[in-house]
Amino acid sequence: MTADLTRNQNLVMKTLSGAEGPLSAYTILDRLRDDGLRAPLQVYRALDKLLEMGLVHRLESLNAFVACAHPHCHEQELIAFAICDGCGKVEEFSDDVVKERLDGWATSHRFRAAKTTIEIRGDCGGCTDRS
Amino acid sequence: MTADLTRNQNLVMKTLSGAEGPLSAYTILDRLRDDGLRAPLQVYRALDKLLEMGLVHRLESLNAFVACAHPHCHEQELIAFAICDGCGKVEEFSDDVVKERLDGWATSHRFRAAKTTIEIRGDCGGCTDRS
DNA sequence: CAATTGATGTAATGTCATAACATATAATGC
DNA sequence: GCATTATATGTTATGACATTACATCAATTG
Ligand SMILES: [Zn+2]
Ligand SMILES: [Zn+2]
Ligand SMILES: [Zn+2]
Ligand SMILES: [Zn+2]
Repeated sequence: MTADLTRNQNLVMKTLSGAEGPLSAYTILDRLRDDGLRAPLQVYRALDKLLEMGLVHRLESLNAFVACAHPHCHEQELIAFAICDGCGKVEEFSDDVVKERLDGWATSHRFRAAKTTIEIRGDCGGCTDRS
Repeated sequence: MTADLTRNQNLVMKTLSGAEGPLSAYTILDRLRDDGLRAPLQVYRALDKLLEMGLVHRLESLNAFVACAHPHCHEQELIAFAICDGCGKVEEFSDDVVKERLDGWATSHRFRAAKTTIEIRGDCGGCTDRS
């Protein structure tokens, strides 16, 4: 797996894949100090490529990054995230009706959408139970 | 209008209302230097209150703030933003079907949503014409 | 009037991201 | 082979966004 990635891309990818939730670029950097990474740009450059490839998502409301949960079918676009503020876990899902509605709005307003962000912040069931 | 706001809140609100598009907190600060504001915190504190009151929205994908376009009905609606990367203009809209679908997902996954972000980045009709 | 609450002022710090420049490596075309 | 181009990398410095900590001031309240 991930055989076509460069060294730094591979390091960042493995860090995100092994993480329990989203990580900031600087947290990724800290976890890769022992592997020789020294500067933020090394992480950001790798993240840029991984984002292009669809292997990683950026969570705008968190300024953090997460490994894609469904790396196979990342072509359907319009991915939504449910982010638990309690435990930090992220659920990734998509909804064709939501996509249809937003596409419809864009079309009727002559807006050419390039990227759509949908992020739901709140508490997951487990965290609601515990609180 | 905005009679119940404090001095700093009023300054920030007027700056955002008079702006052609979203502004960062530091840009707001720069525009209020002559009014006596000196530190970022003065702006951020005002913004926090304005966000609470629903007079201002934060655009997560931009790290910027914009005056609410419909300050009357900012109640239970799910607000979406279309942000033009060309001219910076922001359109604010809501869609009950989108809200239903996301609420449905949350309910079926026992996720208690606190705040939902929907932001569409792209190009508006005018900018598409010009390019 | 003492106590509480909320707003303000200021300095310092923390967190996230990119610019600019140098070097290295790999593929491409002649 | 060898110049050309493209891509990846390493490093330093800087820019952009946001909060912590502490002090002060004014309005409210019991
Ligand atoms: Zn994904
Ligand atoms: Zn949780
Ligand atoms: Zn609004
Ligand atoms: Zn535009």
